[in-house]
Amino acid sequence: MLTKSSTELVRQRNSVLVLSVLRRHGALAHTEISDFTRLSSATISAITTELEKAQIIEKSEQQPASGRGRPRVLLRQRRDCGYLIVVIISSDAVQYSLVDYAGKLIDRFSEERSHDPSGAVRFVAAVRAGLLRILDRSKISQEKVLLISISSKGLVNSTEPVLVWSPIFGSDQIDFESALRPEWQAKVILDNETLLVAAALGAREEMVKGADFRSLAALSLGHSVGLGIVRRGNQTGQEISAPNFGHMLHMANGGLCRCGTRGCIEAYAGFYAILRSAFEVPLDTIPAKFVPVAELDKIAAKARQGHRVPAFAFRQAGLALGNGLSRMLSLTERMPIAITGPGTRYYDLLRQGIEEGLGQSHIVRMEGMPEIRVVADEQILVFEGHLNRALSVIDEDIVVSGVQ
Amino acid sequence: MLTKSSTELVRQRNSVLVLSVLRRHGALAHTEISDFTRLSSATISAITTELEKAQIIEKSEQQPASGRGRPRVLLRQRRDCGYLIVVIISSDAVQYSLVDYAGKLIDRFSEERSHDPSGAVRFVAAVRAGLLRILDRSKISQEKVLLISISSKGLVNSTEPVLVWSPIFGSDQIDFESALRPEWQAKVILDNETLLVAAALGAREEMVKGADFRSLAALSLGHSVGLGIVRRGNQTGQEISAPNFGHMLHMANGGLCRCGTRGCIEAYAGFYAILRSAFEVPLDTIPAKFVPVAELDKIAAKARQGHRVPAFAFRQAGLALGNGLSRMLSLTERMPIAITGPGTRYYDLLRQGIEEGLGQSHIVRMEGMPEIRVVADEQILVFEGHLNRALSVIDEDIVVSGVQ
DNA sequence: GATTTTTTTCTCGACAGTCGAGAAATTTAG
DNA sequence: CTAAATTTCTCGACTGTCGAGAAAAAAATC
Repeated sequence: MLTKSSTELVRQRNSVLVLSVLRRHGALAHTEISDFTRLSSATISAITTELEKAQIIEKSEQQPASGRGRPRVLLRQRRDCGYLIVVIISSDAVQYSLVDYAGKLIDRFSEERSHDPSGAVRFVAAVRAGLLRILDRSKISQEKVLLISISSKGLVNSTEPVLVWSPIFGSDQIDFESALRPEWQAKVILDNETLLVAAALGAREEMVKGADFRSLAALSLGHSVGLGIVRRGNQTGQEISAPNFGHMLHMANGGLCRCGTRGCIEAYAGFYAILRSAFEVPLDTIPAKFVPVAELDKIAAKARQGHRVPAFAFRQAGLALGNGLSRMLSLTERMPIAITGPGTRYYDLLRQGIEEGLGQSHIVRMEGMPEIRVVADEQILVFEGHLNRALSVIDEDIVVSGVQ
Repeated sequence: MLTKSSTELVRQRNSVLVLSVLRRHGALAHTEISDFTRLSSATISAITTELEKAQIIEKSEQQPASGRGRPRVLLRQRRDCGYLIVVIISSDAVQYSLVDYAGKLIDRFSEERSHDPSGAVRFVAAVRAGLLRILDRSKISQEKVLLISISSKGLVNSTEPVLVWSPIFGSDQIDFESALRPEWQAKVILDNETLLVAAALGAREEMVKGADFRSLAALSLGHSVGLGIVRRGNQTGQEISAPNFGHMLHMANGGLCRCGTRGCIEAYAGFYAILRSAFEVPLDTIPAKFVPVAELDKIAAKARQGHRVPAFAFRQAGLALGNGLSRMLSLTERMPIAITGPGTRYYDLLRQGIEEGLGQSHIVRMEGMPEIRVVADEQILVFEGHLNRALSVIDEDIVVSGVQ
């Protein structure tokens, strides 16, 4: 549905545009902002003085003039304009990071997670305590925290910060909005972890390729299997989604998955699944909840030595991933695939299966094999994705609500 | 990538908005346009006088005043402002329709298609002749044709009017842009047929539910299998896509498909595939190119009488569709599914398989069975989708280029 | 038949935004 | 000390939207 436009909307959008180039390129002078945004110098003056009055940006210290002419006055975000807390939930720990408005990390710590399966309620309490702790350590006033950005593996509601399904809590939904609302007036957003990886990789690609960038998928391999897709929208920036890839159907009536369904991709390609087939346990046995990575390393070593059964287990995993990816490509478009997560250390064993699985589909036969690259540092990408997303959300909120 | 906004952009968008409500609701008075668009009366005056000067809309004849007060002056599109040619390519014919700017059908005819498989070049020549013929019959000047909107089954390039893969021509690509450019200066767009069905259904839904409408998938069953997905974008209207669903992998190393790959959904659910399994022909035999519907009707009759083998053929088809739909839902979100096309006449036989196939996935077990409805009149929906899309493209082009 | 009421359309002035041009500021080069 | 170079700021012109009220035109009322 189309909606009306007005001149104020123009100002809002251009203000957000100015903030976004400031974010992308760091402190900039008047002229540079004008160059990047293609807005006239007069407009930049109007917008920046407004933002300065609203205490969102500031003129930086006079730096030694380099070159002749009137020295530049650099503009940058005011660090103390607002703060962001990033919460990264992983299978064995929760990491809290406090970040200022300029994206600089101020404080960070991790807390172990108890693997109490009945602990959705206790877990929420732990997160609340963790948030209060990082706030307390920093001596920042609570109102200054504008956004809490949370990520987890699993399935996330697309409009509200509700964890719909997760590897640990299953269908015990967690609504972070209502859990944090009494204590915090900050906005709360929740994203799938692999979606953030995809977003970060997409942003990097766009830096390099510019308008040539079209789309990209990130596949995260570990105890569970995650997928994030980022695509350039028709006009409005990037569009990202995190499908329920790990639990997409690989094979009807196939192996039993942790989720209770049969034949999920994860039931072939998750760490526990690889372990299960390597030990030739029947595929309908209830799988182990957690698998020490050392255990899997042993199997991988055997496979690399040429033992047939463990090699077959990795191959089966690769096939499931390849088939699944081919289905994803059938439903979207040809795009490069970046593989991340702890499972990348077994990529040598998975590769053949993945490629064979991809090759079994019409789309790959027709358009050719998609580019596959292995990307380490999943943790860094997750954090980078958090910052990209969260800070631009903050920019928008500040302009819409703050500058009158 | 964000881009700058300006006051002229505001006018453009609001002009398009005015044209779009005029399109949706027919001839409207000044006041009504103001109500629908939420623009002030003064703005409506400014915009409509501009559009009237540009000969895009006109004041309608004074209608007998109904009620007191100053009588309304209805505004409507000028029919002769521009024309649209709709070309619907189906497996056995090509239908040409000439439509005026108000969406009224002026002329229509169909031409049989030769089933010459080597005939991609000949086919393009036939389309060019068909276009000239409908133009000639109408005595409209060629410059007045602003848009040629083409649809076909198969896979379409998302940015250019290139048919990448089709059931009839296979991978012999057809680039309609370059084929028509010398003769026509009209814009050329090409869409997958089922995408248009989805777009039309989505528009209907949006009429009823308004902002509540989220998303919808259209599944077209026939000689081939098509899928169209329509989803409400974050702001900018609807987002539609036509994935390569018929040739998504159903089962690795499965039955041989017309496309040459093994295990496509179509190799189980296309008409030829149902015929093949009903006659217990091995699944690796090269399938018949075309199957008379009467033949399939016979098989359906036997299945309804309780014969096991033909019933099993339909059940297998349903399973393939259900599994495929469940995969699509895993990659997107829960959405209603509308089934169209000639295959709907066998829905009673397919239904159980579809539901079982859906039920085998995690997503359906968790979120429940999606709503499935059967929608007849595929032809009407295709045409409706053409009009929806094409006329709004014309509106936009006219405003961007025409009104200075 | 004249006047009032009602409804719709049009017009005017106020206000918000962007832009180009040129003035002002400020440093380096000569 | 002056001229050149470079950046920032300011002013007037232009385009856009909006609210209020004038103008138009028909029905209702006296």
